[in-house]
Amino acid sequence: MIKYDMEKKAKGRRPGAGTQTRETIMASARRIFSQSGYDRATIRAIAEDAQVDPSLVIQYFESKQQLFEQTMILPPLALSLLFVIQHVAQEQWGMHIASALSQSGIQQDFVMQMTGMVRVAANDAHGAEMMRTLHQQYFVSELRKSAVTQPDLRATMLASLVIGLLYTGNIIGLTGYAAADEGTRRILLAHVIQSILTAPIPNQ
Amino acid sequence: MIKYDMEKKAKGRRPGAGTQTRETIMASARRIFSQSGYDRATIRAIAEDAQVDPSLVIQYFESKQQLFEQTMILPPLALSLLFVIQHVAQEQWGMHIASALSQSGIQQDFVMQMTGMVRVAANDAHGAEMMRTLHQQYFVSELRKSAVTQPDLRATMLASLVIGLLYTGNIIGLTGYAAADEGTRRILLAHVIQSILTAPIPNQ
DNA sequence: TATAAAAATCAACAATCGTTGATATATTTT
DNA sequence: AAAATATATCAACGATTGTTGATTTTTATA
Repeated sequence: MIKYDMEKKAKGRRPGAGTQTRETIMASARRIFSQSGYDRATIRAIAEDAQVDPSLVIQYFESKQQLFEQTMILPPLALSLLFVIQHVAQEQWGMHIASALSQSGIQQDFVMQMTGMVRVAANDAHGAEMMRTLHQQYFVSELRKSAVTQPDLRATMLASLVIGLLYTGNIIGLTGYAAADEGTRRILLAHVIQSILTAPIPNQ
Repeated sequence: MIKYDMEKKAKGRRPGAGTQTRETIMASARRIFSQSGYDRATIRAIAEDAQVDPSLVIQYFESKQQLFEQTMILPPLALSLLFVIQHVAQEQWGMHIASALSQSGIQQDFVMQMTGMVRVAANDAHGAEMMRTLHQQYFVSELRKSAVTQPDLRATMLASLVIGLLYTGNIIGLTGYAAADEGTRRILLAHVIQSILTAPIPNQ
């Protein structure tokens, strides 16, 4: 099913140079998917955003599902829990992680795309599976390597807080968090994360 | 547009006694909406679940949107933040609230419906507005009546945690929280809620 | 029983969506 | 210039959805 015969090199006649169309479509797809979720993001809307014919989108990506999968892959989180936990004094874990999460200036795209994933996974089983994988990679497995007790529970609690903040702030539009000044915000967030990671849980 | 003439009492001929059909449909709608969100909950699926013709659903509720609005109204949360904060020692706020939230045995329906709302609001602006209203009623306005500092910020943080736990546990299916035994779970949750409500935030 | 009205069913419409096949345009090689 | 191939457009199909109007069935009253 190879469209172009690659076996005999440079024999046939070569077509036009590559275009940026694919990347344009992917950028539009990221936007629309993130804003509208999977169901309400129509291929027609994505195509219009990219100023392209809808059928061209399918020609490039085969199907809406594959477009989503190839487009909404998240870049690695610029935050290693394991690094913080192993290289920072325990009393400052919360502050370090809160600071890293607060640097959303650079992470604008990341936040947009992550919010989009939260939107999608709310209604799509495949998106939910992607979220589970991310959680396992960046939260659970890293916390397990550390000496923290109840790593699975704490990892899930941390993920819940982060996802919840994305949800309340960017999806349902609660203003309480964004309205506070960044310093105040970070201090409270640091305290909460600190208690998630280090609150004593007696053996039973 | 009154279908039956109520002015002259008992003159016309009265039809069949009331049926339970409306309630049956509403129960099915709650189930399907909660499981599938708004978009993927089709009227046909709801009608099939209620063993009823799809058009009958519209006959009762006019439209899918009105069916959703009349069906997915949440019962009041069995938890008054204000009561806890005013009648319980500050050191035990977290434990009391965590205990109230953990009594999910009775609240099965509530959790299901609330999870459904989280699903819907992720993609539907109208659902998001309903969530904002709930948050204002049960979290923000109650916390404002208390003496806690930064009530809006703390209310949003608390809502984020609760919503995040519903999301990770019931929507994307993370096991870390449910897998821990209830005692362990409640202890950590209590600590985290405690820090959300009482962590010191210095004036600036 | 006859009848009026509610309760429920049936068939179909109009809109939207993902997707497809045919066709046109553009670009590079021979 | 001609051929070959990539790039893009166009029109339309099939499926699904919310919704509607006509019609049938059921039930209580006169």
